[in-house]
Amino acid sequence: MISVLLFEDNKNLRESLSLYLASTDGLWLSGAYADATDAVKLVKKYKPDVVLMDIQMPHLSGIEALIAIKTNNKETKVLMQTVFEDNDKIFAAICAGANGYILKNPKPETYVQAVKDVFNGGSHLSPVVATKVLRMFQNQFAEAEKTYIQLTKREQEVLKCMVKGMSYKMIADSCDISFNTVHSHVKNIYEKLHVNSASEAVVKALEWRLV
Amino acid sequence: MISVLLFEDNKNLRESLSLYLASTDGLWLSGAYADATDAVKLVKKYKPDVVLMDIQMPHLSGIEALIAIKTNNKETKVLMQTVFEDNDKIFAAICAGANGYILKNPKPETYVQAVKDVFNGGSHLSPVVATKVLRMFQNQFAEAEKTYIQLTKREQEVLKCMVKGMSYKMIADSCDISFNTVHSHVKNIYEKLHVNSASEAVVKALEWRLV
DNA sequence: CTCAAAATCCCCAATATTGGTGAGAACCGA
DNA sequence: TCGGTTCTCACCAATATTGGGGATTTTGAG
Repeated sequence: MISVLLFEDNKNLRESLSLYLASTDGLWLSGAYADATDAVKLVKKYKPDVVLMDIQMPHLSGIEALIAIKTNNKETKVLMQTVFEDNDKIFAAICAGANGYILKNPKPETYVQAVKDVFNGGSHLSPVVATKVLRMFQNQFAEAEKTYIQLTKREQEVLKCMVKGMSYKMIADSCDISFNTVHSHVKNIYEKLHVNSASEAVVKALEWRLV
Repeated sequence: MISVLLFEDNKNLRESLSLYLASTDGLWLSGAYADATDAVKLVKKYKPDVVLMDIQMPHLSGIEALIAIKTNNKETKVLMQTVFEDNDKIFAAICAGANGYILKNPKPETYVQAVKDVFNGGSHLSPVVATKVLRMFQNQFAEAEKTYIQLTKREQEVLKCMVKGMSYKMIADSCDISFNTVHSHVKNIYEKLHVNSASEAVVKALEWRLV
């Protein structure tokens, strides 16, 4: 049973959505509110699994409510919904830790699927939103045409340890291999990344998301 | 009618998926191949609306095929599918312009929905993948809850050099100070960041945007 | 099976880093 | 002017890293 708390200022949508969610098997609607001002209090009271939050709200905006909820109750999943496809809002919501972002949709099944997705630890993005996110992503990172680098499993493991700042000895211990083997892997990693120090390797690992 | 071209080396999955896609209303399967080597040629020949591409392929990897297709045929939608959830592969695929990324799924409806989403100009991400993408996004842009660390100007300068992978000697040269002074600054930096190696300092510098 | 890649381990030697202590000069705000 | 911080430099010693050779075993795909 997934408990849901709904914030939506549009009376019509709030009521019809409430009706639909409440009557869906596997969902339990803890409450539906037109104002997010008391969102944190309500979350504390009902401890919902998923909060469905409209971005446009009269007093406290959905983003502000999201931040407030995440600050006080990090594990509560928050699913943002909106009619607008505003890049700024999407960006803000993601940075604030939203677990999903859906556009208001005529098909109520979409809401249910999204709620289930985030409840199960995933994230749900509407296709349009996903496109925008991917585009933002590309704009940010695609400039450097990073050659695709193929590290072996062990090499990735070792590199991961290096990112954590571990020494050869600690890595050997952690991976349950000898010091000399770590040495070998490191040498191979350096060759593949075209670097010659741990710091450089770590930077490339982070930049290129190799770990 | 959405025409689909499938690349999947696993015979079983390829055939069952072919059957399902071909028998779905609104979809037309142009072809199904076990090898992406001729992907560009095949795309040119069939002009599919959507290419469903497995990441793991024998000769030409899915990522390489994706890049090749996008280079020659920018408007063709490419939907990546994989069993792995590797960050680097997801990252590479997105940067190469993938229109969607789905994990291999027991439910064939998922494939159809994804194909429709990307055909309609959206993007489709599996919940697990969406989570990873959002997390990468947050790591990049969101304010880390950094304890406020006050590095002096010189320390910042030295740390910057360290992020570039420079050695003490090179830093001394670059900052026009002696090797020993660099050493002093490094020691102070380590104390302030509570680390004891260059790698760790570099990671914190990047995470906390100290440079 | 066979072959190549991956993973494992070893040796040696040159450098680099780290940690400790100490100390003079320069700068800046009270 | 006083005191604190920053910046500068030095010396010593213990460790760690890097780069160069190997070599053997395991694994996995064809």
